[in-house]
Amino acid sequence: MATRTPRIYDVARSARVSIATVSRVANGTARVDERTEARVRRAMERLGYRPHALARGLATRRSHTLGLLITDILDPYFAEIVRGAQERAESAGYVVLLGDASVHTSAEDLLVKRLLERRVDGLIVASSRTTDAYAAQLASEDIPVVCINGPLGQFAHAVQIDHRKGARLAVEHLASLGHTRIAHITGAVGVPTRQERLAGYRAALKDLGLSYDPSLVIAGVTSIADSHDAVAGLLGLAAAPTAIFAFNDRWAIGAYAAVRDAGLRIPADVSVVGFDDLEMDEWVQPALTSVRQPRREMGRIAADVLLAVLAGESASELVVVEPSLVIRGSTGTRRAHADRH
Amino acid sequence: MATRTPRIYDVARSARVSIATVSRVANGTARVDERTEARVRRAMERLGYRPHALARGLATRRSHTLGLLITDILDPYFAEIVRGAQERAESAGYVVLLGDASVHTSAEDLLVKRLLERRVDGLIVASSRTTDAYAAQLASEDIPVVCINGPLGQFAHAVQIDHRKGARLAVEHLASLGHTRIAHITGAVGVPTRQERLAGYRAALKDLGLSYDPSLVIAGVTSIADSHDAVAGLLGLAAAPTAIFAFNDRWAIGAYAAVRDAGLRIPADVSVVGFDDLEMDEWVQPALTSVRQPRREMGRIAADVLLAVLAGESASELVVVEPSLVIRGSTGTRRAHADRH
DNA sequence: GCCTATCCTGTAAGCGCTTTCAAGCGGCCA
DNA sequence: TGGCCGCTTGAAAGCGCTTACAGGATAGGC
Repeated sequence: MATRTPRIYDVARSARVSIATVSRVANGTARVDERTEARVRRAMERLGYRPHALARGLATRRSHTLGLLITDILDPYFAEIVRGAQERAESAGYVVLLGDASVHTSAEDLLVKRLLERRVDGLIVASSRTTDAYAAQLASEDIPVVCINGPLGQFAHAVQIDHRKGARLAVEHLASLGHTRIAHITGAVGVPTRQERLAGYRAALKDLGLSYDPSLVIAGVTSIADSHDAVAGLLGLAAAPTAIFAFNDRWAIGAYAAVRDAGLRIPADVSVVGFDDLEMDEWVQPALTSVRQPRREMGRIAADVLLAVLAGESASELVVVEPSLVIRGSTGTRRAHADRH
Repeated sequence: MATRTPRIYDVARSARVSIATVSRVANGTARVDERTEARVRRAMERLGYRPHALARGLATRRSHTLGLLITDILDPYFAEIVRGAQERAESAGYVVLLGDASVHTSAEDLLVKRLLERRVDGLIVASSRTTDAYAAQLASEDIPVVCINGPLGQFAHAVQIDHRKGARLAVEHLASLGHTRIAHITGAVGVPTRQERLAGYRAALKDLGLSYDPSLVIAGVTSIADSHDAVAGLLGLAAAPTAIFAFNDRWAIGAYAAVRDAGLRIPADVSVVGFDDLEMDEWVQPALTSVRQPRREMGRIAADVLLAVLAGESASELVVVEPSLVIRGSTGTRRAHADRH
């Protein structure tokens, strides 16, 4: 017999109670006589009852769904944020609906539209392309939004790593190894965290008494290949850098290739520091020194804040997370003859 | 004025029509006088109307949501499948709800329960832990299911890579380079594709006239570290292998470390072939030769099949996808003195 | 033995949408 | 002028659930 999946009505009839009572035991929202409850539970069991989340959501005006806006699930940086958010959400009975910007040819606002139609209860914005204007638009929606590593001061709630401090850790480490000409490959124009890391880089140089050389700062890099080209250019400079601090680990990998192409070695001739601490850092040769972001933790915190707001609790407006430096084989002391020209 | 987000009712009143008419223009399900339609569209625009997907789903009995069951979003293998499925789903106005088994401490069936409660219209099962019993349970649900690289013959619809052929490509490549003692690090016990690849490995050896040596086949590997240990053991053998075919690229990376630890070099002393063709393969040193799975394509096909079934069209029961070999620096000709003992 | 407080349970009104059904309205032909 | 037809539109009944609200028991107090 091909019986349809049972509804609350079927359970009610089978247990000889009203649907209201079934609802009450399913949700534990009110006292029910324990003998009745047992009967209902047996009926639910027997029929294999599964509450209809859509109907429930319609009635309660809560979808128990969180929207998560990312740039690219293939990028491990975002994948870990997703993981963290999912873990937290799941423990609260919520589900995460992913909005992956790279899936669409169209703009992100279509994505947001999709999520909002789905009636997500809250939104986590982790996209690295989040502009101020976009932020303003999002903030005007009437659901809580928390932003990860986005533009500062645009959202009611935000989770940020201390970018300046991260950059400082990298520069200080390189300086401690004797490097004085430290290049920086910045993030793509428009990525909000770019300015912060650049500021940290400059501040650290200044505090260390090192001069800031604009020709050692490369902007406009948007891919590994870009980074490769940029670093190739740097290495051809009369006053070439002996160390490179890359905006992220992927740019650092581009630098690896350029250094190899130039017939130089890491770290003997050039030291390289990345940002993010991806899994692959351990497997590249030499292993990559990198500023670690606790990405999973950040995803978890973001979900946490969102859930708190949804529960009507007050939540912190800004959570700042600490970076740390993971030192591996790509950084070493500057050798005297590293000044090749 | 803090007006709530508008409902279909608000649009109807604003356009001076009934909600039925609004519904008709929103969905294009019936003829509407073009002047009326223009009025309704203006009203929708003006109010910023967004149809309530939950209510719509309740009324139509279609959530326009696809469930996707994976083992771990941090694993690029799955991430690409997700991407492919999302791309296809999105183009059809569907949304993908991710069930990530690694998020839960509990069993996968809780995950499936969550997805089913959410009333997904169909399910893609890509989890590598899909056992036969589990498959049977899933198949008994009354929604269409398509399985990616799962146990054969258990699901109504399946997308498979030709594992045997993939393994054969790897072995033939190594043999063509002069290798005769080719080890195989198999997948974890319980992973359904494991047997297939092992069978392909054996068949290829046989066809090439090479003997099958059980001591060169390592089972029970479940992590990179495991693989490292296993390969370390192999290299200590009196008749050590000169080539290693790993179940996947991660195991191959474990092999890299073991080879280095043994003071040997890739590919001079030992050649290594992986399976999957992950992005990192290009960045490890030497770049890893690997059997490529078109993962994104597979995700896309799976979604495609599902959507076809949902549309009432007939869909193929089994789609077999072709592997290919991507030759990089980790494989080379066997040197005479590679017989070290 | 009557009245009130306490439990438990059922009735019914939505939540926001789709969809059937019927009705209104010109226009056409006879 | 009457009747029929096709086109457009509205009324209303759900979809499966939650949640006031009210009512029927039962128990306790006097």
